[in-house]
Amino acid sequence: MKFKLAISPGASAPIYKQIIDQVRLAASTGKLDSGDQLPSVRILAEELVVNPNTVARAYADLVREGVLESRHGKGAFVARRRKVFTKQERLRRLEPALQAFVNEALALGFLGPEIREAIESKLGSLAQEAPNRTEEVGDEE
Amino acid sequence: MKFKLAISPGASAPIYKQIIDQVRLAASTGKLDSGDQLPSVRILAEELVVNPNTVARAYADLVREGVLESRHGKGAFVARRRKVFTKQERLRRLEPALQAFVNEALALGFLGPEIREAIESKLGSLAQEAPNRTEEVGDEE
Amino acid sequence: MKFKLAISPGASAPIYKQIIDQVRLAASTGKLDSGDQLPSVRILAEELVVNPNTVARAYADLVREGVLESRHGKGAFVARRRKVFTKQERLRRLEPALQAFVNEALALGFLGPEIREAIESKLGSLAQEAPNRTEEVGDEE
Amino acid sequence: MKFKLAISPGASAPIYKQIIDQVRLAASTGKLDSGDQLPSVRILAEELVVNPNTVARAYADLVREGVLESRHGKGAFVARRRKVFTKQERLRRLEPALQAFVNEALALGFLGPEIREAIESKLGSLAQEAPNRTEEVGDEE
DNA sequence: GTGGTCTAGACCACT
DNA sequence: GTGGTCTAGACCACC
Repeated sequence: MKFKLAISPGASAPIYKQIIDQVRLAASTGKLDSGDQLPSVRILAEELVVNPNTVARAYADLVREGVLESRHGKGAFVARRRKVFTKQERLRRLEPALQAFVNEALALGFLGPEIREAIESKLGSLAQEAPNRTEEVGDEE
Repeated sequence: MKFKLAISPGASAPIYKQIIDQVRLAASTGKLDSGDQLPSVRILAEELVVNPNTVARAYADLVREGVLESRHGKGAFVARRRKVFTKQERLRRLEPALQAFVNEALALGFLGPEIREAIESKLGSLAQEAPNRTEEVGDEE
Repeated sequence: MKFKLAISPGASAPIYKQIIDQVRLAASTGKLDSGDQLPSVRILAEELVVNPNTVARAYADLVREGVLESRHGKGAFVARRRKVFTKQERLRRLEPALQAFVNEALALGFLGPEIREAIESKLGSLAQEAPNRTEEVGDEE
Repeated sequence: MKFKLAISPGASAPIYKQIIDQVRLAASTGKLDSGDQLPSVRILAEELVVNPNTVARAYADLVREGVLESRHGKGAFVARRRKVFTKQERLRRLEPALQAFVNEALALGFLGPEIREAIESKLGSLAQEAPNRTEEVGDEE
């Protein structure tokens, strides 16, 4: 297996969503390449110590989303990379998430410097985790 | 009424949360000032075409959070701003939104510097819209 | 089940508040430990002969307050203890109870020294019951 | 009028209860003596800027409780002092209020020293208010 | 099975 | 009139 999933059973995000996010992230940052095979539902469920239904649901969602392809009797594979957007298009698509995040931060009473601080802290923790988690890091700075 | 609430019944976020978020944001950005009265539970429920209990629940949550004060027989009012949660707790509550935003950004192929750039751009535009809050929100160093 | 809830349907305090107070007290005095599972909403509702919504509301409040964590599909659990509210906010929340107690004491003709004496006596008996809880807490902003 | 009531319209305690508590307190600490006349409902309502119904309800409760007597066409008067309890009896009667207060404090995460501190602060503020409040205004309807 | 959300309608407390 | 509490019963999301 090319990458390792880390789920937090106690987290607020549902497990199936954690799996989806991590697979999608790995696929879009190159940690997983087109055609790579994913562990089977049963195997991954065992590794993560979660219910197989939960993994199956995550895979199904990823297939519906176009990130994975499932080949009957073979397993689940990373789908061909989708088209790359222009920067402007990417920014446009990021906008709702950005607005939601900033709104939440403001509503919680955070101010500019604290927001930057939180972002840095999160980016920092990702940068730390990434190299240890895969041989191949597309990450830079 | 000083502001207008808009809910999307079909959205993924529950109605009561949509109300909470909008009131909280309005209160923390100055669209609503301390002491402002909110529409009564029944009135707002009628406007939004939802059950009064749903509005009441949202108001009750906002009272518990310290955003609103309710005066029995009088109505609900925006509370004086005060620090309710420890910084640690506010960070904890911001975490899901932060994670969601960064996930989305990375999934769209953004890297650290671009994420920072997007954040700065958003903070900058907010500072222009609400200059009265700028000494708190948009300040730089 | 590690502890027993008892509600008085005829009491002045609302049922959901009675539940909240008892769980909160049990959690803060060590009768319930971090990680302990609470009876399910439906089970507890049946035991107390109240509507499940009432129990659910109490649990939801306790989650918002940081006393419980709920894991979807699993149940409600006692959360790790953490500082949620600023000291200022905790004082604010204590004020009504403090005022009520002092009023009652003065109405019964107690004076300052006697009130202190009564408090000391009560604190002393608690220290004997739960000696493990007598030293923590800190402060924050 | 022998004493001055101070109500806080924004407080959590209902206004009628604030009136009750203060009159009861004044009567049991001697600020008001047996036979003293209280301001009429209308006058007091005007002074406190509250609804006359609210004052009337407070007076009615105090009469029911035995603290006041109402003489038709004359007004409300402080009733004869009720019997004095032994210290043990007074302590017994204080116990529920004491327990409730300490429980609330513990549930909010307060420890012994902080509880003492809160009590001292409250006693101190009462000591300050009391002497200034005894001046006699001597007007009557 | 678990908790989460919403509706409908009732009754109470406060002003 | 206002907000607060409770019941009954429905449907959904997660595991």
